Amino acid sequence: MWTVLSLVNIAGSFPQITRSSGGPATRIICGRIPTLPQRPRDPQPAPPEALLREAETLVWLEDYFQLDVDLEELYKQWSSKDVVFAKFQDRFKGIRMLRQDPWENLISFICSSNNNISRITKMVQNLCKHFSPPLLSLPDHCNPGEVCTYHPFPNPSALAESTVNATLRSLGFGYRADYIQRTAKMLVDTHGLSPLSPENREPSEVWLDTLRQVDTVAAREELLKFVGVGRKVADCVLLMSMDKKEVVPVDTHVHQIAVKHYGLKGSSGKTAMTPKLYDDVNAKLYSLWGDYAGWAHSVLFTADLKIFSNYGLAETAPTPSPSPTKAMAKLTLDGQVVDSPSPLGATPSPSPSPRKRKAKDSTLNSTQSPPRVTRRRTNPRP
DNA sequence: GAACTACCTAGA
DNA sequence: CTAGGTAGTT
Repeated sequence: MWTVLSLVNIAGSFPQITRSSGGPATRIICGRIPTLPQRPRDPQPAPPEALLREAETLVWLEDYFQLDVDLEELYKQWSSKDVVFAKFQDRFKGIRMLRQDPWENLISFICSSNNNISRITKMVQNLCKHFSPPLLSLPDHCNPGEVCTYHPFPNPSALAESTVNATLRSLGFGYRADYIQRTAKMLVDTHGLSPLSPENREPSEVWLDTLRQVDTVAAREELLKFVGVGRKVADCVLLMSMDKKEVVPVDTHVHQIAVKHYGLKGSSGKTAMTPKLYDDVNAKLYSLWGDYAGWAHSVLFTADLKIFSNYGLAETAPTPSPSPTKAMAKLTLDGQVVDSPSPLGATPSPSPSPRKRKAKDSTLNSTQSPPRVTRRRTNPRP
């Protein structure tokens, strides 16, 4: 348990802790998590309250890592239907989708457009640091002797104020500053900012959670109404926060994968990601992997990342590229989660968007534990 | 509709 | 010039 907790923490080992310690780029994890390590029994029986907290923590972890999903079985199915996947399955085991907070994930992915992972990570950290009060400080495991202060992810109302735009600009958010402020304002205007839920969440956040109970097409239509949210960003949120496991966000990586391994047209050069191409890539991958296509895509997405180019390959000679350890350290910096010895880590995806409102869908059919840091998630999966 | 183009910024 | 796109115009 403790091992897992600190792992979760490392995922968000930034000066802030986001409610789900994620953000774009955090979606996978390693295969050992399913078997939660047994914590040695304390010599003296733990007080009831401590046991309760531990039980709560376990519930949270099972939800966040979606441990009810039998990943090994899925790998078998994907491998039987797709020889390409079969080829990667052993090197990239245990990659599973995280169930991230909708509001936090939405804003994080708005930051992702036309951007790179390391900058996105810094932007999200800044968002927490500048728009949300510190929650607690803990020893920084990355820098012994230092202390790390954590901030939760800000509420919608904190980002809805008109002054936020300029502030974000000054923080280097570029044109995304406007998208974030306007999207936050849209939510607050539509769903209000009070009363707060028991978990200290605003009504608009809770409303976003309810999209988990809405079908994919309808939920996507809602997400596309926000500024800065196109097809790709919407699909990422659907897959990583709305339980829409069949959705395959098509970004540059995914497109390249489709071209390289699945014979999709896409001239070697930089092909513009048109809505048509998005749908083609999407349809192809969905037909290949089926109902959990979104989960399968993240495995190949991970395999496609540069830092993993040599991952899992015979550690023979002095490998010029990063060793698994280095690769994972890098990943951690990027806000991704990885377990030690055996693999993993991965992340989400970019691409074009059909005109807003169209919403047509030709596509698939498609802390450390002591001090509890993250705010509790509310609605469990249906 | 399909096809351009502008958009912030940090890093190679 | 690219990196985990989107909005606005032709």
